[in-house]
Amino acid sequence: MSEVRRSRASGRPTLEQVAIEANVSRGTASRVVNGSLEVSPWALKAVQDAIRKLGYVPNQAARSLVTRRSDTVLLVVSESEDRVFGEPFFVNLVRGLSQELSSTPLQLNLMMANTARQHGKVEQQVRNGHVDGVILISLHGDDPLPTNIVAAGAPVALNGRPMSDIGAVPYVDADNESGARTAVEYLYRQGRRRIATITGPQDMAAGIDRLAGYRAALRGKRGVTRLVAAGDFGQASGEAATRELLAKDPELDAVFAASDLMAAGAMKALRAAGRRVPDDVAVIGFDDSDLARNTDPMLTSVSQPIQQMGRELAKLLITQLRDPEAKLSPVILPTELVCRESA
Amino acid sequence: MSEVRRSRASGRPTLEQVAIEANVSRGTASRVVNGSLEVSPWALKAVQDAIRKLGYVPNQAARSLVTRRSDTVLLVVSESEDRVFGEPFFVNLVRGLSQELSSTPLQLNLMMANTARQHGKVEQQVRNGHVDGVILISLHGDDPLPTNIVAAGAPVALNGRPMSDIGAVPYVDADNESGARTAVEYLYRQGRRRIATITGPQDMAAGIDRLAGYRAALRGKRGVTRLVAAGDFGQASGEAATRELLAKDPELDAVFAASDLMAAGAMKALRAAGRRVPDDVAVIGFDDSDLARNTDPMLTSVSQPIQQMGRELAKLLITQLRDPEAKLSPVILPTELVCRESA
DNA sequence: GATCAGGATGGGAGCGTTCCCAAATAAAAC
DNA sequence: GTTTTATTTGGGAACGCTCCCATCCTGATC
Repeated sequence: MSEVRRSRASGRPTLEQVAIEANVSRGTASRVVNGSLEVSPWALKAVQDAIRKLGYVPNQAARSLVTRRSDTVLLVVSESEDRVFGEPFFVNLVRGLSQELSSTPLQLNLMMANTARQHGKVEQQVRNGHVDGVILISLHGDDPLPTNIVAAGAPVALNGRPMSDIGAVPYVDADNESGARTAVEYLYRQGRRRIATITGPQDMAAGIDRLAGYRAALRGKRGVTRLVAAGDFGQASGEAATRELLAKDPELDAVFAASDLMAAGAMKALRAAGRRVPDDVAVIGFDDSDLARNTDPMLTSVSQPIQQMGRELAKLLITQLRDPEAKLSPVILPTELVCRESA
Repeated sequence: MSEVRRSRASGRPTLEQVAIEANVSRGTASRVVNGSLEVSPWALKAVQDAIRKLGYVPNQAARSLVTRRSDTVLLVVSESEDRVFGEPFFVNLVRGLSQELSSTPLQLNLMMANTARQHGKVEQQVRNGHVDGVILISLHGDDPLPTNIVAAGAPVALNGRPMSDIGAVPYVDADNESGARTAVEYLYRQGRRRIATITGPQDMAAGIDRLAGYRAALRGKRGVTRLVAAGDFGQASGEAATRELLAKDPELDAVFAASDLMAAGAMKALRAAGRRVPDDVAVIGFDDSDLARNTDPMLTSVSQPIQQMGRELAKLLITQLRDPEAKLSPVILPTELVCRESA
């Protein structure tokens, strides 16, 4: 008696059963579930009660079969360069994404895709309607993936400015240039006059922009010695670049590294060369990663609002999902110089 | 002519269209798609050609509607304690998971769930058939979530030994005790005789087991001074604990910290107290995180095979998915002492 | 009192699969 | 030549939902 009839073995109640329990039609029950307004208050309550009583949960598969939406967003991590992002990066980004997505019915799907075969899988997921939109992080060079996904019919949001300007694909990025500029200006204001920089790879927007920031900061300043050495964001490259810089100018009194890892490498090389940080040479990094709080002296670094980047990424996608015609522009988020002991 | 008739606006071909193109029935086409053997070679080829020609991709929604499977695994990150895992942890674990999953039709769904409300959402996803299985990482205390999920009808795999032994839920963990034991034995063999440890939180299995390893290593050894101070895996707690230890025994010559972060804190405190590492005091950490390679001196640490843990986690779930009755036992993976400069 | 408008409702028609059973065919056994 | 058995095949019937159209009220308007 108290036991409600259920279809099949699966204990899950269907919309039909809810409708019966509430003494309305399937149609009306559906309207309630989907928040349609054209339902009498009386029916509304009856259905809501029935839903609660039976513990009804809509079947997503049946729903997407007819709506042709999946309510799923795919997060693709294209991480062939292992250490491109400083460490808390991934977790924080995902945290921001989740936050923003949690107020929507959207699910987050995760995929690591380095190989071309896996890239194909991404497109396939778009084509078979398994995902409604795609978020790409850590793309390198000018990957054709974003364009392909758009062609397959799903909106895309990118993390990090792509190298070649892909028309309609919006992205989120930190203001790398301004972050670097602020850091270098800070060094200048501290009275440093032989300011070197260790660059990131020059085939990545972040690498390019941070170098541009360094140049912009010193533009027009007289009496400043400029020194540039190439790095690849990795610690070893920072160490090597620093040795190179010291050879070129033993008197240098400041180093701005385009990543914390390289800054850590720089400090190690400086110490090996008998320089004290920050007394002889000031060092500033970029990323404000965990690492920055764990070097000795603690590293002054440029911080990016990673979690907020995640949120903006989600917003960008949601907007496109709501209005496929929406024209979106890139979102550039401000960076901040976090002063610690190294400069 | 060359243009195939398509249903509706959506350009996606259906199984029906494939069948027509191949001159077979829908049933036969389905059998081919699902790799059934009872298909004549002739029909097999015709269907395969048709699939290729039309670019057919199965509609996952329709499929799960009837099979009642979603081919989706949910990864729940229950991360209220922010820094429980050192950073490469998350990425590496996910990498291992993806590797293992990539040979199956399983998708990976990601969810951050700290609040009870979000935990409810996990259960809901299980109940509405949106996910077939759940992987939980970073659970604290004796969360009822795993049990609830099992009750909701989906298999679960846990990362890290749960505090209260939950009957049928298998887990993957590193051999924390043996890792700690190895580290402390190493210190002993180096001639250290006043060996301290900084513990992790004692309401987490990892914290308890690592302390047990410390104790086991020194059991029965005579002439060794034992010193225990409590920490919480965080850097600050390592620093504080070290000061405390130095006060208790200014002569201590070794510290085994249950996390790299605490080890880094310890080194800072030791340096502040005028001790040299490793000359005066040897330090060993646990996790072999990025940090370990970036301290000065570089930290000797116990490494866990995180990526493999991810793979085992996936295997555990896949096995249960294949055979719901399967009785699985925990998987304990070996740890390894990575010797660097600090000990 | 008849007509009309508009909101609320009921239920049929799919959505694209898989599952299953019956039918057809081919091969083997008697 | 006939019966039995194995192998392939075809297509109806769900799966649980949303969409849409026809119907039914209720009350206002002429």
